[in-house]
Amino acid sequence: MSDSAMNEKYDPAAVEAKWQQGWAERGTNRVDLRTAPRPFYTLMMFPYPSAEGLHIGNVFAFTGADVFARFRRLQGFDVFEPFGFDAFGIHTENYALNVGANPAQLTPRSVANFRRQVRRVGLMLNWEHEVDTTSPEYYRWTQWIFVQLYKHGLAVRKKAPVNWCPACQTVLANEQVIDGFCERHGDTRVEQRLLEQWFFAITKYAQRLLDNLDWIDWSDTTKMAQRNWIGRSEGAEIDFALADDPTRRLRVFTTRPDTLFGATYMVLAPEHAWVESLTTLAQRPAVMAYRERTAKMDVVSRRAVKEKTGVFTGSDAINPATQERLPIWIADYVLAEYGTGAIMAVPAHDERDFEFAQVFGLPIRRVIANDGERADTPLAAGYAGPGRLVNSAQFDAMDAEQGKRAITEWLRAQGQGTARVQYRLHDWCVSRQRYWGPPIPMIYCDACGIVPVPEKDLPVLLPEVEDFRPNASGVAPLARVETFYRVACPQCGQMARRETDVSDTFLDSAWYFLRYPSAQRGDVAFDPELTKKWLPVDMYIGGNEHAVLHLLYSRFLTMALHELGLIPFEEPFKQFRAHGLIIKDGAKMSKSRGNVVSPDSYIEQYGADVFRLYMMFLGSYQEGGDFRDEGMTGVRRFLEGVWRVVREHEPKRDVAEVLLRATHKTIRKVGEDVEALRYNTAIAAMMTLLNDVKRHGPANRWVSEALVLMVAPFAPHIAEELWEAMGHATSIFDARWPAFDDAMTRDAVVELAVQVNGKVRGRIQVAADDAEDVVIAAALADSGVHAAIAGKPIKRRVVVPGRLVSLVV
RNA sequence: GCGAGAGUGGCGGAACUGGCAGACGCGCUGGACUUAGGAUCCAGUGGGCAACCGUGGGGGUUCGAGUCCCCCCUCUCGCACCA
Repeated sequence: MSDSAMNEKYDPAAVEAKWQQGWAERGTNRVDLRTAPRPFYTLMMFPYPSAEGLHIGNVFAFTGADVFARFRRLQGFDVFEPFGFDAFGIHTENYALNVGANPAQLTPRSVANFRRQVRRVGLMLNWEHEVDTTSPEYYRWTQWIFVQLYKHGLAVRKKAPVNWCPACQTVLANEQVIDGFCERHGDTRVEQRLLEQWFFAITKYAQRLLDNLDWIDWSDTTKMAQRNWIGRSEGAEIDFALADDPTRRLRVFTTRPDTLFGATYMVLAPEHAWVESLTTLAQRPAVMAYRERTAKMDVVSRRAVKEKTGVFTGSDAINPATQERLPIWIADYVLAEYGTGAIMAVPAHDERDFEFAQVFGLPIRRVIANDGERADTPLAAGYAGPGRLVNSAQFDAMDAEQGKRAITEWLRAQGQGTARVQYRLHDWCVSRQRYWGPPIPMIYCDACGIVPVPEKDLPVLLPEVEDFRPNASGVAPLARVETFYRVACPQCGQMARRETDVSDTFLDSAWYFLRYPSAQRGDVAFDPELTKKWLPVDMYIGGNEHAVLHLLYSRFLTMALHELGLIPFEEPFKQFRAHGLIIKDGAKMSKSRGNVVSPDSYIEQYGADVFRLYMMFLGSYQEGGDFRDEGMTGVRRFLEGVWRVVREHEPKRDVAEVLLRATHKTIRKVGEDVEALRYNTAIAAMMTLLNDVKRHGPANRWVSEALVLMVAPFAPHIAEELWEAMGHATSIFDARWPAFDDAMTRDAVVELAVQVNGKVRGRIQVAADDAEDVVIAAALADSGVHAAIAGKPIKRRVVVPGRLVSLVV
C-alpha cells in the first residue's frame, strides 16, 4: 500500500459521487434477464412520489431491501432489483388540488425529484426496467387486465353505498370523512349514496387466499392481518317462517346456532329487501323515517359504536325451535353487507343484542350456563363464553360446541337450516369518481349493454383536461368531457357512452411486479419466458401498512391471472418480510409535531453510506426503531475505522490467532444475521471485529477483504473504493461473500460459569470436549465454588456444555 | 371491544430452542496527543460501601426465568356493531 493511499482521508462525498458514476458507466447493476443463470428477484414497494420528496421511511424500506439484494448478489445470484413509481391516485390528486396544480403536470416533476433523491441513496437498481403507473405504456395493461377479468366474470357492476359530499358533489374515500363531515368542507355532513360501481370478485377466492397463508413464507404479522381481514366464520343459516305468511321464510346467518332457543326477536338491516313488505301500516311512518335517517348517515359514522337504535316493523316470525312469535325489528347495528343482512337476536348471549334488548325492553332468555349455575340466574351483560345448554328442550345439558352441531343437524333434517361459512372480506370496489387514474375500459351501449373496449383500442387515454376538479355538476370529472365519453359502440357502431370513472390506485400496484421484467416489451403485458424465469418474486420487503390492501389484492390478482391461464403460478411473492416503523426522537414523525426530517440533509452531511448504515443499525429492521441524530456518530466512526484499518493492513502478514478466529466467527454471524434481516446485530458484529482488529491487529489481506465484503451490502460506495484500493479491477459486487471455516468458529477452550444454588460462585476454563465428570471436577476445584459448598453434600449437578455448571447443595 | 406486538442502564438497543442480563453504539468519567478542540486514540461506565439487588407490578413452575404459566398495569399498531 502506498504512503499516499495510506494518508488519504475518507471523504464520503467524493467516494459516493465516484462510484455512483462508476456503476452507471460500467453497468454494474445490469442483469441480462434472458440469459442470467441464477435469477433472484428482489422487490421493494414502489413509492407514491409525493411532491414533498423522499421520506426517511422510504429510505429505510429501500435500504433494507437493497442490503438483502446486494447480499444475494455477493452470494453469486443474478439479482434483479427494479424500481418504479405508483404515481396515480388520490394522494397526488388531492395534493394537486391543494396547491392548485394539475396532477398531470405535477406528477412528472415529483417523479423526477424522487428519482434524483433515490439515486443518491446508492441502491443497486435496474433503472432500464423502471415502471410508472401513469404512463400509457403501463396503464394500457392495467386496462387490459380489467378487460380480462371482465371477460371471465371476475369484474362485475353492482350498486354499493359510498360517501357523498353534497358540497364537493363527489364521492369521498373513507379517509376523507372526519367524524361524519367532509375533510374539505368541515361544516358539510357527508351522506351515504347508492351508486353503480365496478367490483372485482375477490370473495370467490376467500378460502384459497386463506388456505395459501398456511404455506407461503411471509411475516407472521402480515399473515395474521390477512386472516383477520378475510374473517372466516363458521355457523349456520336458519330460516324463520313469517307468522302471517308461513310460506315466506326469513333467512339469517348465525355463528351461534346453539343459542337458537334463546332467540327472542329478529333484526333486519335497514336496507334489507324485505323491510317494506314486512312493515305494517301502523309502523310505516316510523320505519320509513328510521330508514331514511340511516341512509343519510355517512358510511364511517354509521360504523362508530354508539347507542342502539331501531324500530319495530309490526311483523313477527316464528322460532323454529320454540314456535314462539319473534318481533321483527330494523336497526342499523345489523349490516346489510354481511351474512344475509338479518339476524336472530339472542340477547342473553350477545353483547349487542343484550344492549338492544335493554333499550327496548325485549325479553332476555338464558340458554347457556356454566356447570352448577342455575338456568334462571339473571345476566348483567350478554354472555358469549362457553357452557352447557339450558332451556333448550331435548338439547339441554349438551356442551355448547356440541350443541352447535346438533342443532344445525336438527334444523337441516327439517329443511329449516344448514351449516354455512361466512367471510367478512368484501368484493373489491375499484371504481373511483375521480380524475387521476386509468379510465375504466368499458363502454355502455343502449343496444349491446356493457361492451369492453377492444384490446386493439387500448389504452383508453386519460385526456389532459384543465377542469379535473370535482365540481357542482355531480359526476366524475371525465363525465364532463364530451370528447372523451362520446364514443361509437365497438359492437354495433351506434353512439354509446364510455365509463367515466377511473380505477382504484390499488389496481395499478396489484400487478407492477409482473410488469418489471417485461417493462421493455410494448406488445404484451408480460413476456411468458421472462415471467416464467423470474417470477414469482423471491423476496419482497415492505411496510406492514399494506398488509391487507395491496398485498391481498396482489395475491388475488395473481390467482385470478393464474386461473385465466396467463401466468404459471398462483402466489406472487415467495417470501415477504415486513419492516418496522421509524420514529424520530421517541415519537412518530408528523408535520404537526415538526419532527419530520428529510433524508437529503443527512446524506448531504454524512454521506449515503453512513446514513444507510445508521438506519440499519438503529434498531431491529423488522420492528423499526428510533432515529436520533446522535446515533449517526457511531456508524461514522465505524466506517472511518474500517477505512483506516483496511488501508493500513499488511498484505502478507499472519494475523494473531484470536483475530483469525474472530474473523471466522464474524463471517458466520453476519451471514446468518443478514439472511434473517437482523441487520442491527450484523453491524454490531462487524463493529466488534473492527475492535478486535484494533486490539490484535494489524489485519492481513484476508481479514481486510472479509471485512470490506461484509460491509459492502450496507455501505456499498466505501466498500467499492476500498476494494479498488486493494488492487481489484472489477466491482466488489462481482466478488464472492467470504467463506468461513466451521472449525475456526469453535473455541477449543471455553469458560464456564459455575452456579451453586443458582448463584454464580466461580468461573472455570475447560476444553470444549471435556467429559461431564471432568468439568464437574474442575468446578469443584474452584476456590469460590469450594467455599460456597462449604462441605455440604451435592444433591444435584447440571452441566450445560459451553454455558455453565449448576450445583445444588 | 377484538386481534397483534412491546415494556430491559442516562439514551438507542442486544440476549438462538429457559443457561454468566445489559452485546454493539450514543452519552458520560478519567487519561493520552495537542496552542486549542465539540477532532482522534486508550481505559472505565446497571445500582449499592458491602452482603447483595436488579429486565412494568404481583404470584407460580424450575437446579436455573428478560425468556414458560396465571393475574394486573402501561404503551404502540391493526380492525372496529361482521351476528
